[in-house]
Amino acid sequence: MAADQLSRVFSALADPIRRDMVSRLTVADATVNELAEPYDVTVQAVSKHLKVLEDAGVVSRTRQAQRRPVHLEAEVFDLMTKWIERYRRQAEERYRRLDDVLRSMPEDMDPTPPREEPRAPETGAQT
Amino acid sequence: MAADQLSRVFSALADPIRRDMVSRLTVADATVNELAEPYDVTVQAVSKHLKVLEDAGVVSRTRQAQRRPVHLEAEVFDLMTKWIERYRRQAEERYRRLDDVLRSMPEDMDPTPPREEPRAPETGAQT
DNA sequence: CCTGTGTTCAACCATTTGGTTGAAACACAC
DNA sequence: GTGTGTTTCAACCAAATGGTTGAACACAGG
Repeated sequence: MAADQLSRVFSALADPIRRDMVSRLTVADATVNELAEPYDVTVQAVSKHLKVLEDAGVVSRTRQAQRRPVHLEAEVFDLMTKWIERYRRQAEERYRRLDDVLRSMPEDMDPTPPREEPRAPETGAQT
Repeated sequence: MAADQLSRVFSALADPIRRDMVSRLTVADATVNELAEPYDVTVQAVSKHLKVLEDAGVVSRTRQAQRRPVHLEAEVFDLMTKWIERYRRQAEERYRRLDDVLRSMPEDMDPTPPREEPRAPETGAQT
């Protein structure tokens, strides 16, 4: 799908089974069979899920005899956190600016919606 | 289309266009047409993207005459951050513990990895 | 009323996804 | 070698996704 890693990571974590596998991998590395055990799907399906996680860089696999232990690569979390935090901070700052605007707005103002302005239309809508 | 919100949020942000729209919405609310302008897809496609973001709770829309301004709901970022940080912290702590284990492990040890019973009521030979 | 603007709905299409079964490949033990 | 356990490959399927076009809806302003 989307070529960039961030898209692949988000996409990989959009599946509850895959998120659960990640959560279990924070406790310990595990093999495909071990990972598959709790779920009501075939081992092949889990193998596919792991491929998705691996392609996204969320996990890596090493070889150990006939087993292929799956290991969590925690760094990708930073990638997501960076994206999220960046825009959250922007959004929060924007709300701060919006507060200022609202505070300085007279009550009897013309109700014409201020278009093009970086400001919420405010028809008594959401918080 | 997993039912839970976290899945929907991750899935919604797995698309580059949708992430870009979110990033632009941190600057200011915008209408569908405004949002569609930079992309090489039809307005209808953007409308669909917005529905995905709205169903995930990432944005909300109010009615304003015939326009439907799109507003970013920054709280969902917390949802993701919580999930991510939780497991990242677990993973980091695990690595710390693993270091201890490795330090105290004799060379001639059985190569079976020390596993800590993640959650499944395992019958396997796990420590 | 009619027209124009903004948005969504409906039908359709191609591709991807998440699952299945069955066979194959791999690494070891005997 | 033969077998046994672990993982993947291949083919297939149903459903979801992301896109299109065309029609419909909602409202503002002649």
